[in-house]
Amino acid sequence: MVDAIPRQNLGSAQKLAVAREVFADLGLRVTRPRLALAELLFGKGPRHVSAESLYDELNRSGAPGCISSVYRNLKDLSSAGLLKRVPIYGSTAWFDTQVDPHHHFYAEDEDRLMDLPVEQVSISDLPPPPDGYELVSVDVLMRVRRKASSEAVA
Amino acid sequence: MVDAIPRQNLGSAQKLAVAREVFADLGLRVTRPRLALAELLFGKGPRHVSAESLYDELNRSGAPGCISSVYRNLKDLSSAGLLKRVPIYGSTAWFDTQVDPHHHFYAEDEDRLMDLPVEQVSISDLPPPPDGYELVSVDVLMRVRRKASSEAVA
DNA sequence: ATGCCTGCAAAATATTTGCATGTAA
DNA sequence: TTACATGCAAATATTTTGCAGGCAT
Repeated sequence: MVDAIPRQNLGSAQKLAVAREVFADLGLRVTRPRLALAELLFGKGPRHVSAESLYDELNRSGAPGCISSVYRNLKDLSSAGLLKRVPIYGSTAWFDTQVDPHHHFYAEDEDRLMDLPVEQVSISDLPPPPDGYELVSVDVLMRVRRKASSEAVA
Repeated sequence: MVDAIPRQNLGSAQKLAVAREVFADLGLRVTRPRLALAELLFGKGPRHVSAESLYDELNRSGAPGCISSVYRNLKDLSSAGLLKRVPIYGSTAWFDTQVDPHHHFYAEDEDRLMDLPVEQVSISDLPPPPDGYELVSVDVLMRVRRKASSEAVA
């Protein structure tokens, strides 16, 4: 049973190992491109990727895969709970391989996303979701900007 | 001086009144399309809009304005601090007329954004921004999903 | 062998930009 | 009058989709 596996808290290596199973559980075939993506995504610790960045990386690694396939698989893996979209302001979708609650700094000017350990943020008194809705996740985004003066100090 | 005005906490009416001044302060001309947009944005209390939704509204109201102008002005008003982009997962940019700290529910399936009064959320122990960065804002996004069972209970 | 997946290209969506003309200052 | 903003259309950027052939099962 897919639901018996608490994927939310798996480590990267475990996720990679679990990828085959997840693919199978979802009725998705364990193809070479999918395993190549899983390797890049879950083989080196938590990270965030866009379709574009992942595709570039895939190319550089010599692995097979086209951009549309990357899009399709990012979507599939998100549905499967192995990836989570990061809420940001820009027009490009970013995905996080770390799906358990944690948050981000976002430097808008640079379109740069930085991880923020969840232990460093405490949220209390969250209201209940609107009627008929259930909570999926809580994301905190700390929007930051380069200090104008930080390097310019004489 | 632009910076002397605490725009973060202006009411809608004030913002509308201030719009001319802001335009002028920014070296932007106070044009009819801009005032029409300001009216829609700040004339009826806090709201969130996308370029598309705002453009439709503008059309319906009979006011002048083309879609590219709407995009340009949303960007300008955001830079001016009168609007704030809402961090969401989708591919369409949403702007909030309420720029002071407050948060959102987001029903991803429906691409629906719901306001969440800031008083209902307490965040503590926020870490300092990375070195060389300053905090611009903190956004909390509570991602929600329609309960499968809520209506299906026999 | 069968059907899902991939790769390619075209389509769809979202946003930006170039340029001639209109208009605020 | 002068320069900036608008409006239109074309260009970009991002993501999705259709379809023929390849590959996992």
